[in-house]
Amino acid sequence: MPPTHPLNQEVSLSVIKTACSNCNLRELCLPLGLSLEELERLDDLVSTRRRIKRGDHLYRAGEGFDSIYAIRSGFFKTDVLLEDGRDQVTGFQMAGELLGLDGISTEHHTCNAIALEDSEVCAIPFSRLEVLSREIHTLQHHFHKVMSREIVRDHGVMMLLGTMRAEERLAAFLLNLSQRFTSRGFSHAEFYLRMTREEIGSYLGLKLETVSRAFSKFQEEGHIAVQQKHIRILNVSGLKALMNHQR
Amino acid sequence: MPPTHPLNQEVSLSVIKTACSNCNLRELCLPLGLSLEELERLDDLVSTRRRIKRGDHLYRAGEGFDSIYAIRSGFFKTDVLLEDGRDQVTGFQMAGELLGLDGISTEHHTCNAIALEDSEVCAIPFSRLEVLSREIHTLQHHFHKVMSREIVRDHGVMMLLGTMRAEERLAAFLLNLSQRFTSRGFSHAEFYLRMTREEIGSYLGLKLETVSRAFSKFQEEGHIAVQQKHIRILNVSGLKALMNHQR
DNA sequence: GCGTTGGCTTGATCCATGTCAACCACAGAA
DNA sequence: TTCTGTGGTTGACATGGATCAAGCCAACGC
Repeated sequence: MPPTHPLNQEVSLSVIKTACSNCNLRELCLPLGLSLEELERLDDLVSTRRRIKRGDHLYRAGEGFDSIYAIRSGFFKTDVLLEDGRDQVTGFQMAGELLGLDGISTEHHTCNAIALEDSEVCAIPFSRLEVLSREIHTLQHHFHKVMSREIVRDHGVMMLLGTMRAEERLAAFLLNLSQRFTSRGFSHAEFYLRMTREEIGSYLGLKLETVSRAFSKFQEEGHIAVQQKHIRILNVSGLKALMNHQR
Repeated sequence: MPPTHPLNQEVSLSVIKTACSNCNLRELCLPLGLSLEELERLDDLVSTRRRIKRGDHLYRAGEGFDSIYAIRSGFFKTDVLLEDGRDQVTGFQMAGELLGLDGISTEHHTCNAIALEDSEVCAIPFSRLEVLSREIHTLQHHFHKVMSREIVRDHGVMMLLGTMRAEERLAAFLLNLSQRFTSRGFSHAEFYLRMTREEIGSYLGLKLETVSRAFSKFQEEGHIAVQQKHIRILNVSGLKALMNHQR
């Protein structure tokens, strides 16, 4: 690298930090097995970053859609509102995951995306992603896989909501979180929940009291240790076994 | 058209009948606003048809994935099986809709697709669809919209399973079916259900007895007339009103 | 320190839906 | 025609989770 003026160097560093090619989430997010030249073109596409404060919306249902978002850091929930005021959390998203795929279909977002902690996302203009994915085949295929994975995930949630009882649902939820934290290099056994009991309940189709009781029961039975939002998983196979207590 | 030998003519007719360009479902399915030349290329892609008998599988969970399927005629359900034997119907699909999108993610199907009546589908080899959609932009965009629509639809089902009570679920289900029949040119008010009460229940997260009771209640209240699988909707707004009876 | 607030826990009670069981209706086979 | 099987309906009863209500805990501002 040629010597640079200190200020220039700082600017160039910050640019590097923003780039996909240098992002430690690149395996979870869009790019995968690209050539250097292709990575550069991707960096160019994903150049806009946005910071979202805890509690703020990344987008709202009804707003026009033009970008999908890759979460660089932080934690989000998405929820859908019915006219009568009822709402349901449709998912929790963490670093390395994508947000906004629902907006492609109508060109309007169909749910709200809300940060559960201070977060940072990369905006990916969708029409430009389509252009680029025509040229980079692996990008195209990877994107199709990501969309398909979302459909499969939703089927899993439908299964959970349609056939599982309260404790099974919570066990499945905890195991899923644990697995996702693990694949991001965090502890699989110890983590902080970013969402309230009410949000968990909404996601699982339960009332917050039921969620709370299930947490207490799991603790009594020695499967987990709960202290507010701090969770330690003591017995993974115990939790897995719980998932077969069908009615 | 040049004069042909009778046998040739018959062959040529059957080819025409198979083609996308001549399929009366073309607005619902993949192609949309394509040039003649583009339509021909699509016809070439979607050349394999398969007949599936009532009760037979189009594909099974775990099988390798290589094609998605456009339903040309008939009616399907998809379901997911848990190891412990529980299963859940994840959707009902009718003519003009696509099947198999879940398989893209892992290159294996993740659910079973079963014909609820004698049906006919067009197989669309996925890798060739990807090639063609790189070249035909409207095809690419339409396909992305279709996948996204599937995600939005699943969110709707999650909402239904997570926040609605039994009668609301069934009302939503009937209204959805009615709307889909309508958009295919069938009566919005009168149709035959292709699935059993048990399958409806599985889809809605209810037991078949609950579904049956809800049908009876709707009939008592004059919203519908039920005779086995034959349904007449007498009062659409009544059903819609039912959907706001939250707890 | 103290009070306030939001989130969490726990208990008592209720009710929607599941469960179990009997019976009915239609379709297809004999 | 009767027989048989599958799917549908209906009733009586059981129960998981919702609801209502009280109190607890930790964080934060004063």
